[in-house]
Amino acid sequence: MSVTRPLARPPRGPGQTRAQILEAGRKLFAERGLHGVTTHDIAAHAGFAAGTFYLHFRDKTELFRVIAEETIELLRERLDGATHDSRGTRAAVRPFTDALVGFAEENRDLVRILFSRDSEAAAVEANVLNELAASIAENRRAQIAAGEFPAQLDPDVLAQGLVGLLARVLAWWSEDPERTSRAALIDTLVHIQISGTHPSGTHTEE
Amino acid sequence: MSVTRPLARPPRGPGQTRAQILEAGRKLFAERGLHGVTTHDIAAHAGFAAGTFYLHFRDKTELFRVIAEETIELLRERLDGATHDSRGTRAAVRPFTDALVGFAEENRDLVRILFSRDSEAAAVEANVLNELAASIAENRRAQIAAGEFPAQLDPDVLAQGLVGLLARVLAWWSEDPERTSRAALIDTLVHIQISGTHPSGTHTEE
Amino acid sequence: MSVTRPLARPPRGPGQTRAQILEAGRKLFAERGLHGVTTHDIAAHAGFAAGTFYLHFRDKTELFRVIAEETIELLRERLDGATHDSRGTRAAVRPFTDALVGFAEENRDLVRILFSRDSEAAAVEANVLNELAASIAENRRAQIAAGEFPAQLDPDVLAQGLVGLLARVLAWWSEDPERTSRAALIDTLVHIQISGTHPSGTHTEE
Amino acid sequence: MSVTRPLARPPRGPGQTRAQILEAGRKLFAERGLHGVTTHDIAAHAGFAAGTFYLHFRDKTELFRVIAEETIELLRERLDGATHDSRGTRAAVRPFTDALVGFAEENRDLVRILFSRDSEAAAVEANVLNELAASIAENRRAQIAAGEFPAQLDPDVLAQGLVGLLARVLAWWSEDPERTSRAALIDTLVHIQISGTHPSGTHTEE
DNA sequence: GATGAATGAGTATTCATTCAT
DNA sequence: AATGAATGAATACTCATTCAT
Repeated sequence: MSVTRPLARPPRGPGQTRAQILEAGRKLFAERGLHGVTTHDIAAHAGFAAGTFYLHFRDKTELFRVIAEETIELLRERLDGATHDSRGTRAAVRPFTDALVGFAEENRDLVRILFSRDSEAAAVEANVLNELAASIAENRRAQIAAGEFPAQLDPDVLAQGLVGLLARVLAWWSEDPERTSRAALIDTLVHIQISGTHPSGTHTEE
Repeated sequence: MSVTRPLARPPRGPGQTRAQILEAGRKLFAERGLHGVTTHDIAAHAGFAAGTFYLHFRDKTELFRVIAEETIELLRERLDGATHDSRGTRAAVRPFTDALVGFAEENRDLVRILFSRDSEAAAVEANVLNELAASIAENRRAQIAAGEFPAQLDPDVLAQGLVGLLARVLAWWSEDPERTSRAALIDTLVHIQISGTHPSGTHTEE
Repeated sequence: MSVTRPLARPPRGPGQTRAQILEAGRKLFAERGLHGVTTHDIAAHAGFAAGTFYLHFRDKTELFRVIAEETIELLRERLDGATHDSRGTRAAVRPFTDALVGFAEENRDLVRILFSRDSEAAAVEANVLNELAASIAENRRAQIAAGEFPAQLDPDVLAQGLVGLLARVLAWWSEDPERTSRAALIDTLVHIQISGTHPSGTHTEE
Repeated sequence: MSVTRPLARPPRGPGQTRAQILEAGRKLFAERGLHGVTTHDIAAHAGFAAGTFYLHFRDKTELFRVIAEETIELLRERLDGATHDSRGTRAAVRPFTDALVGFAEENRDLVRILFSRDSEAAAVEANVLNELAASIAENRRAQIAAGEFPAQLDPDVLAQGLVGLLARVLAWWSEDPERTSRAALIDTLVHIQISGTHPSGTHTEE
């Protein structure tokens, strides 16, 4: 008696449910943070009953962690791809920034999750920003050792600062990309990085 | 011999209880965020029973707001005092940074509360950082209008970036001030600000 | 061997839980009033855990309202059925009274809830008695206009009085139906209504 | 240095505090019922601190009981004074009703407290209405024994009904005395009592 | 796999009552 | 007598998590 009933519900297939829960999680966590969302919300938003959530994730925290890790990986690949042959050099600044902004543009929700300093979230994820900062600091240290960078500047401060700067600007921009043009955004970020954190930084970039 | 009353109460005096609750709030909010703390925790930490909390604050949110506002005010006074005669100029950078670091040094808990981007907290306070950014952006716009600053840089991006940078560095340093010396911290922050966000920034600061 | 689950659950069926909570609510509200009962009490009495209550009702007030409305509807149908063709006439008095007493007999708990003048309850329900009084007053007014009823009597006073009379008697009787026989109850109520509130009331009813 | 400070606060003298608390209690209980009022409210309304309440009354319930008992006594005296020489006779109906309405007129708050069927209140006070009903029922029984009243009518039903009628009408009228004139109110009540609950009741009252 | 009713520990909040001052 | 800060038991309501179907 029942006919194929093409419900609004997305397709069910292997991995589909998990994917839909992940999708709902990304959206809701970005909007309301780890706490502002219940597992019921997520399941319902994904089109499933409450219990289904637990068939795919141990708990809410695990979902968050998975999303965070996926995102970190995604970002890392993107950045590595953009700067593979010039890591840490001045020439890498623009491609790096470009990749970062591109990522933010395409993954607005993820940016908000990743760059939040939600106290809960922080406890859950081994913060991306810390990793990024560590890698930047390492580069600086190498440059200082090689005499390419003023030794009196603290590489960790520089790295934390840079990371804080990028995170806040991207989170701010992701909230409303109308706030400034992509080009102006990138130019400004590149300028700051070059002049502020690269040796003998001047405004003439290339 | 049996004591019905809980404990020898902490010292009484006018406003003591409120002050103790505020103190406990600052500490616990800094450690665990708005949600990570219960009103019971706060009251107990202050040495009082649960109900006492509500004699002094309408609810948890109000306590948070009061702490945030107090802190903002404290910081504002400090920064204003340090830069009264040179706001927005290059000469103001070092005193401004010095005051900021001094504040962070003396109020480690407050810095963590203030500079958190806790999604809950954000809903409560009109984030300090936004205010700071707005004031910085305004300065930049004035400089651009006066031809003292490259027009192709976006003042909002610059301001958001600066604020993100300072907040993250201070929060990072407040977690463990052993991470770098006060002097190196200030020098590095001054360098970045001067070269990155002031006209014709070079490394020769003074 | 140890049972984590609380108890063998009561019989399941569609709507069973809700029905059991309603049942418990009727009983407990009748006994102790809206405030004298906690949601825990109700859930426990129905054989469920505290949280289950909230799966079926928004809050205690909603349960009360639902019970009150159900009851009003039940009573209204009963009274309408009994007097359909003779509303407001003298001939309607006995069937009306009979239906009312029958209702009270079969729904002792509901009667106590409905006819309570609990200050809280009053805030919740648009009191049945007020409705009943309004409808009675309207009938009187029509009779007065038609010259069938002494104009010097106030229809609202009459209506409020009648309603107060019936409510109190039924509540009193419902507490313990042994207090008087059904027949004596009805005869007495009919007598009062006929003689007191109908034109040229005498003791010879039929 | 301090001068006589004629505060809005009422006079303090022996018995004054207690009297003021009683006064506040009458007003607030009438407005919001036993539960709707806190001891803080009452004390504050009377112009005292919270603790003072307990210097004069054991607890909230006792205050309520005292008010209820005072009121019952007041009413009893009034009714007795009005009908001293004609209790239970037809001639007593008008003076009785007149006294009752007079009491309601002068003590609107008390009427609302007394005639409420608040489930809490009922538990506290030995309801006045029950006493009144008992005394009325007794009269009826005497009349029946003397052959002055139709034996087939149940005296308790009559008494409960009468009491319910009077209570509801008075509570209704006390809420807003503009609803009907004093004269119409009394005439209507007298009519109902005479015709409905007195032997051979007709409309010719005197 | 999916369901969704049920669980029950957790938390904010209220308020009658006490007692040191 | 009066004060009013403090108490802490009581209670409504939420939500992560489980499990029989």
